[in-house]
Amino acid sequence: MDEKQKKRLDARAKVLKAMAHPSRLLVLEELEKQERCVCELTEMIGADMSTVSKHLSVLKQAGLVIDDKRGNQVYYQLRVPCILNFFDCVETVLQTQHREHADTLSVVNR
Amino acid sequence: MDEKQKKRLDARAKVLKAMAHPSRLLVLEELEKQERCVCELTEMIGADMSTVSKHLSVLKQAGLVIDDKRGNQVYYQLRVPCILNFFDCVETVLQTQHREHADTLSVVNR
DNA sequence: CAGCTGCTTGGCTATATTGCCAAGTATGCA
DNA sequence: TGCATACTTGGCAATATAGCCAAGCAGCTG
Repeated sequence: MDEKQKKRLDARAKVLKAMAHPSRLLVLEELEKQERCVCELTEMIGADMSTVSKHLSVLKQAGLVIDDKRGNQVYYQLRVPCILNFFDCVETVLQTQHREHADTLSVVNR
Repeated sequence: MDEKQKKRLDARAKVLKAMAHPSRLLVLEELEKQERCVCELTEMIGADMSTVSKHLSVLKQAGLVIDDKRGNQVYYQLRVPCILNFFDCVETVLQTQHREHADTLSVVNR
């Protein structure tokens, strides 16, 4: 693994890591529909606002969302909408998983 | 966030989490080209074989790869090839990120 | 200016992840 | 049977992540 490849993989892993949390996925899905302020997202997630703020900071650092302060509130929106197309594929993983495990069992029983 | 939604998001986050490591991304990319045994992947990654074995276990648990023991060796292959299509999008995030940061700066300077 | 709301940041603890070494298991071969 | 190779697992230390509370900051509003 050379230096250039390592950098590329690190960068990609960073984006995936930012996405890899249920609360942050919820944020991404909601922002796909429409922009939202922190207080709305906080209510949806049902955690402390400081926690949600930190999640949003992670998404922002990863380049997935942008924020926009309007008066008292901060609105977040998706920066790269294609992110969510991916989940059709993730869903494929999840939906076929059960069958595969069955296969594995049948292999064991052969 | 109701129970059903939480389960769905947890499941998706788990898959993303499994992908969110540079070594595991390298594995996924290599397996997209062809199946590989643990020793080959270990050499590519350049870590201890026990470390690589644990990475592979994570990918397997997430339903991303399957393993196949042949004699002395264990071959791994991708279970869901579409996973890697996603990276075109991740790449978009990464490539446009720099410009966005410049924008952010210009906002600050306004 | 005082106080409220919306948000971020610091600090902390609990928990999870990573990676190495050492030890264990399974297969192949002399 | 004994030894080598390929791999997995346990255990450990270092590091990272998550979530809460408390404190701070910025922008409204009285």
